[in-house]
Amino acid sequence: MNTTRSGRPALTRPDGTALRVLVVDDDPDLSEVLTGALRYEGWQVRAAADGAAALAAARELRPDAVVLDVMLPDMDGFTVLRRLHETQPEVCVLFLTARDAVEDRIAGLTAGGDDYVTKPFSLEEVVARLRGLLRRAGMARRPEPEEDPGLVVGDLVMDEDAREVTRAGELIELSPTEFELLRFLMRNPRRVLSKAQILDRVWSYDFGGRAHVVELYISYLRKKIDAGREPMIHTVRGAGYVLKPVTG
Amino acid sequence: MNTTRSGRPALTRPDGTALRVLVVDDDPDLSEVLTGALRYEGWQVRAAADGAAALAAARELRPDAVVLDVMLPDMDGFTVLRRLHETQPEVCVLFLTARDAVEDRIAGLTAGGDDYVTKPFSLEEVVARLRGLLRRAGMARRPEPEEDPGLVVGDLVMDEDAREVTRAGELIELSPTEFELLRFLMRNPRRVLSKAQILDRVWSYDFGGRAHVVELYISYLRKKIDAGREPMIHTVRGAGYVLKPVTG
DNA sequence: GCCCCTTCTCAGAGGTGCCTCAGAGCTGGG
DNA sequence: CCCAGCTCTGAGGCACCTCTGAGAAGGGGC
Repeated sequence: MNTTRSGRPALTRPDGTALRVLVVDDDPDLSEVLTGALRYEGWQVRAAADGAAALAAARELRPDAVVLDVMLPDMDGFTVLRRLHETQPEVCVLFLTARDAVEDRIAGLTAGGDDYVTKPFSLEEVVARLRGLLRRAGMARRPEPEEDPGLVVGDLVMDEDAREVTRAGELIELSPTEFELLRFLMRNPRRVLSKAQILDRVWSYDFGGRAHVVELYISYLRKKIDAGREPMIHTVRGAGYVLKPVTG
Repeated sequence: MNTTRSGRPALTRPDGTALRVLVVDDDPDLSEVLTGALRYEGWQVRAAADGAAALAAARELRPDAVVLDVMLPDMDGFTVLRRLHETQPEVCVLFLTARDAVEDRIAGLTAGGDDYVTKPFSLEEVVARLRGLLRRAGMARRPEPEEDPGLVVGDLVMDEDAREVTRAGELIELSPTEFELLRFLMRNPRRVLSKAQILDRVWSYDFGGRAHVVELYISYLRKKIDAGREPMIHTVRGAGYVLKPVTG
C-alpha cells in the first residue's frame, strides 16, 4: 500500500497510485516548503516557478491538482487556469493569493469547485483544502475502500465539512486555531509531535511568535476535550505532545 | 453512483450516465466559470466560443442541454438554436442574454420549453434553471428512483417550482436574494460554506461588493427562518455559515 | 531534599469578525 | 407621480479570539 512518509496511509488516486500535484510559485522558499509538505502526504510533487513552466510541467506530469500562486512573473494565475483547463478539464486548482489582493476576482473564478487560501497560510490548511478538493472531485479515494469515516481517534470524531468535533457523542465547540491544532493532532495519532513541528504546520509560515502559544492552545484543547474524562492529550516532557485513544 | 464534486448525488440521464452540457459563450472568463460550476454538478461539460464551434461540438458531444449566449461573434443565438434543432430536436437550451436586449424575442422563442437568464446572473440561478429544464424535459432523473422530495432540511421545506418555503408547515415569505441564498444553503446542508463561496454562487458574477452583504442576508434569513425557533443557521466564526436540522 | 528547567494556568490587552441598525438608491406597480 | 419593496453601504458596538507576560506547579538530576 502507498503510504506517507509519516507512515500514515495515503490518499491515493482511484487506481492506487500516488496523487500527482504541481506546485506553482515563484518564491523558491515557499515552493520548497509546500513541496515538502505535500510529499510528506505521500503525493508525487513537482514544482514550477512561472506560468510557462507550469503549463509545460502539467503536460508532462498530468497532475490531479495544481497549487497555483495568482501572481506569477510571466502570466496571470487565471490565464494559467484557463489554459490548463483547455487540455486537462478535470484538474483541481488551489489558488494562493495575498489577503487584500484581487480576492473578488478569485472568488468569481473558483466557483467551479476550485478553492483558494490567502497568504500567509498554514501548511495544515493548504493540505486540508487540497485533500478536500481531491476528495470531492472524485480523484482520490481513501486507502480503505469502505466508507470514509472521516477523522476518528477513539471516541473523538471530527467532521471536517461541518467543522464539527464530538467526543463520546458530545459536541465540542472550538475556535479556528483550536480546530486546526486538533486536526493536526488527529491526523497524527499516537505520534509525538514537537512544539516546533506543531508551530510549523498549524501556524502561518510567517508567524514570529514563540512555542509558548502551542502550550497555551494545548491547554485550551485539554479543557475542552479532556475535561472530566480520561485524557487523550499527553505531554511527553522534552519531546512534545501526543494524542492517543484512551485504551491505547 | 454518479456524484457531484460536492459529494451530493447528481442529477443524471435516464440511463445513469452523466448529463452532457455544452456551454457556448465568447467571453473566456465567463465560459470558464460556467463550465466549472456545471462540472461541479457532476455533469459532462464542453465549451465552445462561437456558433460554428458550438454546432461542431454538438454533433460530437450530442448534449442534453446547451447554455447559449444570444450574442455570438459569428452568428445569432437563435440561428444556432434553429440549426441545432434540425439535427437534435430533443436538446434543451438555456439562453444567456443582456437585460435590456431582445427580451421579448427570447420569450417568444423559449415558449417551446427552453428558458433564459439575463446577464449578469448568479451561478445558482443558472444551475437551478438548467436542472428545471432537464427535469421537465424528462431527460434527467433523480438518482433515487423513488419519490422526489424536493429540498428538505429538517422541518424546512422548499418547493423550487412554486418558489415557496415553509418551516414546520408555516409559510415563509422571502425576497429573491433571500430565496437564492436559502436554496444554496439547503443544497449544502451540514456543510460549512464560506462567505466567499456564498458570494460566488448566489450573487452575480460581476458583483464587486464585499462579503458584508452575505452577513446581512444571513441576518435577514435568520429573522424569517429562525425567529422564535430552534436556530438552523449557525455561524462558524472564521469559517462561514452552516445550515443544520435542529436535532443534530 | 534542593534546585533548575519545563510546562501549565491565569489574567488582560489588543485586534478582528460578526451582527444590527439606519438610511440611500433603485425599480416596478398602482 | 408616488409608494412599497428590495438591495446594498456605512458606522457602531459587542463578543470572541489570539497572543503576551508572569507566576504557579511539577518533574528530573544531583
